[in-house]
Amino acid sequence: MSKFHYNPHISVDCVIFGFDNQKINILLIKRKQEGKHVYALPGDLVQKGEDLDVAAVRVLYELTGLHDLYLEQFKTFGSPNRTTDPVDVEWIKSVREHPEARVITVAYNSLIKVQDFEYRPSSFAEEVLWHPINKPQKLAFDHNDIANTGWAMLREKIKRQPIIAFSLLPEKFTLRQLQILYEAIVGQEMDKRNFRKRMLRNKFLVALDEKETGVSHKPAQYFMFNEKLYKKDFAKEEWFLF
Amino acid sequence: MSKFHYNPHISVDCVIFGFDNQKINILLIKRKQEGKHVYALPGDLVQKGEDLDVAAVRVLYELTGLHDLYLEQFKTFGSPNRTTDPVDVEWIKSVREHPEARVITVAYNSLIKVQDFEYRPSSFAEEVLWHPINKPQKLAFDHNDIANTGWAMLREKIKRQPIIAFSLLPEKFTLRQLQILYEAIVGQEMDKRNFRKRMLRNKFLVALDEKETGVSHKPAQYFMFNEKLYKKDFAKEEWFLF
DNA sequence: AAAGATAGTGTAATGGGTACACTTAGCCAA
DNA sequence: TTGGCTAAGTGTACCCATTACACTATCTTT
Repeated sequence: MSKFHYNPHISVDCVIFGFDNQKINILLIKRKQEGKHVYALPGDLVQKGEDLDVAAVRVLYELTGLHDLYLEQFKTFGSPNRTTDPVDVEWIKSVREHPEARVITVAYNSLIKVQDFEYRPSSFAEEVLWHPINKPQKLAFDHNDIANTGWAMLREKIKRQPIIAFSLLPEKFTLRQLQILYEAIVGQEMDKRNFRKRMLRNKFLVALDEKETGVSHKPAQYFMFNEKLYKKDFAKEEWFLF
Repeated sequence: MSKFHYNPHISVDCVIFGFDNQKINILLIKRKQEGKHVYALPGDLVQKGEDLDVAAVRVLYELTGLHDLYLEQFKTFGSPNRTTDPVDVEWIKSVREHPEARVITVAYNSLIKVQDFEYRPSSFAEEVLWHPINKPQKLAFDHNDIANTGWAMLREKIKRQPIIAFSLLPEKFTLRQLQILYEAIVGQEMDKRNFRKRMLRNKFLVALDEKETGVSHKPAQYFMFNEKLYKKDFAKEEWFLF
């Protein structure tokens, strides 16, 4: 192997989660190879002089059309044999100038509304799709590992910064909508009354003088999320260990 | 710039925290340059075909003599201008084959007992030292950013996995020792009675039939940490968001 | 024997977590 | 118009954790 290949290639992979008002999904790319479908995370090489965060945004846009979202780096995967599966190797040979090079990938995650992703199938060569996170799906390379780590890290982050969750709801939302979201993230159902009690203690939830209309049951009140009040509440970081 | 430099160099940096039975310190390397002292984190380039985690362990050993400790990756720093400070550039020129190359660094952290680090000044060219984390110290490159991030991430990790803290205490320890450690990590003093109450609820703290000896005050009872009971306690992961 | 140093102990007030079942409001269909 | 469906909305009692706070006990040293 020549000296040229001493330095590994650097890539970015994006683990994008989408809430569809019922459950959490992950954004995948599907390509056809030898008549079989192969699923993978959107990812590609970082360019010369390109910042990692910038590369992640660019790659995600080029592969899926998604833009204007904050990507958070969560881990770098650099095992020397992470790209040695025969199926993966074959694909790399078809697209990379130096297929034999080692690739270290910096992984990013994010959480968005599914409806904010306008799918434009004509623009891209490969199919882009949402896959429910609670239905297992084998992915290329070490992407299962990356995706699972990305989900775990995202949940930890939401614990510390719940504000993230509110970006998934419409500006006005009912407590039921909030509870569905909460349960989708936690992966566990909870008691309605206790959930309301907990949420209504949070002053950053502002009740509006407005109700649902056109629903075939008692209409629910709308609430809004007040960011200023939220920041006041969470300024006092609590500090408990074990 | 030649094609050769298309791929960035990859390095690892180690943010090692050490508990000296009183406070938390960070492990730094001090080098002399133009009559001034420059402080930096231990770090160096990853070798060809070398796993990232393996590289971190090797680099740390080569620069400080530290071995047999678990290093956890916490973030990758890849800003294109993270190595452009003139003082830093000069030093890079003196040690790197390709000083103009961009360097992306994968950062690792760990937490150990200061006493476990046997300092052998004869073995290494540069001085290695422990620096208290609550006394600011300017570091080379973006190492202040890396170190601060490393400390924040470590505290978050201890919140989720308190077991890490117990590795810093002797096998038998008093509740006072545990409290000093706890306060050093949290950075805040706490009430002795409330601390004891909280800790003694944890069944994984086992009281021994043994007391301190040779102290000029009422001798304290010794305790041990029981890993099995700990794992039972933390198996039931609690799930609260906001 | 007295001084010092740290260990070790209890209570009352407050607030959060949990478990649990019925009434209300609007829509729709018969 | 009435009855049935659906989800909204509400209250209580028990337990347990958190917090604030001050004195006695035990051992060593002088």
